[in-house]
Amino acid sequence: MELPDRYSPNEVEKRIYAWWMSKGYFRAAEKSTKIPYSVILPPPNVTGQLHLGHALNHTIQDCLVRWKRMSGFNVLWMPGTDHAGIATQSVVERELKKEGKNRQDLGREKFVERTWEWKEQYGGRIVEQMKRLGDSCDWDRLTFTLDDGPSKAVRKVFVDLYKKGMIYKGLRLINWSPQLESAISDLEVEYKEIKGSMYHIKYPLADGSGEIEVATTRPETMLGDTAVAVHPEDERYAGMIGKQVSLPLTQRKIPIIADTYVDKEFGSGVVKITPAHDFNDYEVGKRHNLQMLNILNKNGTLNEHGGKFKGLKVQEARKQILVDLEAAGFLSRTEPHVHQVGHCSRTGGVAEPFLSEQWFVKTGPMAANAKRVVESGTTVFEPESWTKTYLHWMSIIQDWCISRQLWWGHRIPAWNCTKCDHITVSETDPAACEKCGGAVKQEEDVLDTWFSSALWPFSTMGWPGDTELQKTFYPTSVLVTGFDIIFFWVARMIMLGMEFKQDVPFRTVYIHGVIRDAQGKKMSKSLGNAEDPVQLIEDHGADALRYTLMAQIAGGRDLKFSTQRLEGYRNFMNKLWNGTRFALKGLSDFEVPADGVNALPLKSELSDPDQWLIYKLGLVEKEVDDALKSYRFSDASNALYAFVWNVFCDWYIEFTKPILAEGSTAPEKKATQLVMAQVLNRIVRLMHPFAPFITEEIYQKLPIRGEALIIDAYPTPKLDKAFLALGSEEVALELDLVREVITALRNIRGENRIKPGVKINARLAPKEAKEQKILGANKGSIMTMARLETCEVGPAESLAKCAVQPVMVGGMTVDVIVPLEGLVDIGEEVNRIRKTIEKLQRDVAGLTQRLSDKNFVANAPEEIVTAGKAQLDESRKQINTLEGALARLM
RNA sequence: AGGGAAUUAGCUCAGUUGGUAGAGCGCCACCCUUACAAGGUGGAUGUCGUCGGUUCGAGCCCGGCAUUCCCUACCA
Repeated sequence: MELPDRYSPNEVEKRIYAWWMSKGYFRAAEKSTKIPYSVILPPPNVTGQLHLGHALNHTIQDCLVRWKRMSGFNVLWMPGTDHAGIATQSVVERELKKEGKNRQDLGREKFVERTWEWKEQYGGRIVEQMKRLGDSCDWDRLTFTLDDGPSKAVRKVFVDLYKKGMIYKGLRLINWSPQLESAISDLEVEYKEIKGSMYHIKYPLADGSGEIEVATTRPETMLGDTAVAVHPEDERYAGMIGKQVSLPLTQRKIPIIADTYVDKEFGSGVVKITPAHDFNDYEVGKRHNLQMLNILNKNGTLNEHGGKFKGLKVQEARKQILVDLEAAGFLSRTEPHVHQVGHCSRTGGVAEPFLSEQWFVKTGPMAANAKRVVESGTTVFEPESWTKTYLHWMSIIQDWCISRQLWWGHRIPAWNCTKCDHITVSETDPAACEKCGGAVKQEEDVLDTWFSSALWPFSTMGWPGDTELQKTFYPTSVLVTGFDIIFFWVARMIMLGMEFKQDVPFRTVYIHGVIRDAQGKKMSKSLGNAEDPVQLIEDHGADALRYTLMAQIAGGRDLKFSTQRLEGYRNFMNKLWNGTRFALKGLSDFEVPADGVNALPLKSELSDPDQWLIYKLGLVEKEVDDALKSYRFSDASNALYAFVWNVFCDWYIEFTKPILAEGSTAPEKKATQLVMAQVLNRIVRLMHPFAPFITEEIYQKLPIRGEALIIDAYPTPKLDKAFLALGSEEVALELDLVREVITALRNIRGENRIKPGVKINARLAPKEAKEQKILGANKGSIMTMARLETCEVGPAESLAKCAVQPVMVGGMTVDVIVPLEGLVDIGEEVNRIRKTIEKLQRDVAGLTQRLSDKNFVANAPEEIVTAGKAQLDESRKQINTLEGALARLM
């Protein structure tokens, strides 16, 4: 079968993917005798576009899933998308803005309707992009976080936790985004360094006996001050504790209190306390029962407590207040100050600590469980180093603020009575207050998006129903994710999984790094350095992109993306393609054996290259098997790269060219054809998880194949035992000697500028009968591959002028000799031999030193010492030979 | 401030149990040798950040230092 000489991924990938889908190969069986293997896809935002981070994350999962599917597991890769409360709501609000409207104009119901419409129209985009990458998810089970199933789970969990007293509503200081007019979680606050000022303000004592100086970066918060604090042991202020201070501008009287929170050494040792707008002050306020004076509106403007500054935004109020303080002589000095300011990670605006009524999940008891299962190894982190980070975070975890003042999301299933103050929390919408029967009104807030995500491992499997799916696939096998959401997501899934399923959600958490650009900068739209994976797939193919990513994943470290590297792996795909193309030519008259993949040649019929190739195949199968089992993706893909390119294409194909040439009647032809067909078959099977498309395409053209590669068996040393037994380490070593001899001849040619067209004569001088025999058996290959006119195997003769290169492999030695009469400029060869001698002399010097060290000889393992001695011996002999050759040349 | 990681060829990085360093890209030379120029053959390049320790032997183990990065927490 003829194939084009360039592989063009585009058409192939789309066709193959559609075919896989039509055959239902991605489907998981609810019940099966096979061992289950399950992975839940971290659901991307419906608003999202596939970026390289997804590509990395998904490629890892798809590789694992395909590997396990081929290894005979019943595989479920559960796909889904996330409603992404803030992100999605923002997108729709932006659309409305273009129409000159806002969400309030539409009202809640219409707005949510409109958002659903948006989701239906655009929410499938990222799913289509995932398919381009080759994701073999069980698409029939694609779930959206707002679907009925997950929504029921959300309600059930909320109600249960509420009834257990683990969800409560309370007035708390939380992080607030004035842009969103919503609470955000602590984890959604990003601290940025801001160059601001430190303002020193004089607070006069109320009794007129003096003044006290405070320092602040946020002077406007003085409107919410309800105390001034000093350290209890600070002698400077001992007499003032208990007195009152008259707050500048408003003359409000507030007390001076003592609290150890204050650092005597810092600044003036006096701190203004604003419990409603600072987390530390909030704690102080609670300890001292201070009034919590909230000076802000939801939109970040000052409220009625702002007095004359009411209605101003924080920044404007700050300016005004400073002007007034200055004018009134309260501002003693201002100095530049760099400090960290919390920003809303969603909008980029400044986040404000804000006192408000919110819903919380009590995390203490669940966190204890979630710590325990990781400490005991029920769930393990890979790489292991993340365990520490996880445990540390779990030990300082705060209660989780789960309410958001948004419209898009799971509305909190709590109803406030209009008559009494009872809250009815229920899985189904209640008609009336469960206590007094009065009319009820549902909470306006929705739940944090991560609340539904935390239930994802079981809510996607039909929970709270008692489904087969859960029995088969929960706990899942592995979760693959970036470290940035260990706390947002991983920890919460473990907590809620333990609480509601009494079991961990996954056995292993595989944490990968993030993708950076070639310079090591984080990729982001705003930096303009984000590569679009879909475009990369269009240009170079999904297989090349996947391979580029896999080849660089090592130990959870970040990886740098470069198109140069991508092109390299694109070339590799082409290499595989062409290698196959050529191999198939040699198999045109191959008689496909009836027992297909189990057909074995007789060992006695195998050539040295055959046995060498099969031996190397065994090594790569073991390496890939080991590497995949321990998530060493780069090791696996690099081993395959080297095998395909350097072993199969560079040598085996070259060795077998004469045998498989058109019209060849070589006696070993049949055996070689069978080996070629079997190895090709195994190459694509081994490579399939890394490069699924091209391998399936090739597989379908192979003489030995099954129905589909995606469901064929994954080769392992165990599975391939009978075939691999045909390989031989000893023969492999012998063939390595042959390869080295060929390389030496090529080296002599190259260094001496012998034109490729010129055929040369060579004499190969073996050390012993063993080498003699090997060279004799492979003389034909040597002559072809080194382009020799004549080749004599026998003892070195004293030829007048010749190039000499000793070759050593596994204790075997051959001197490669090429007479140079009339061929070249002798000077080149003199230099070449001198360089070789120098290198050997360095070796000899090093070895001599070591071997003369009594301690080394006494302590080093015997095999190291004997090997060293043999090496020394051999190197000395070679120096002799070379010096002889050199003398004749001079 | 605390915790973690990194430092190996010009660039990007491998190097799993300690035995005198590897890949890809780039570079140099030669080559359209009928699978592949997205290719072939050959070649050059490293006191493995630094100082010390353990050891017969250290890129690898231990400690100090330097530089860089990340995470967590932040003093008004």
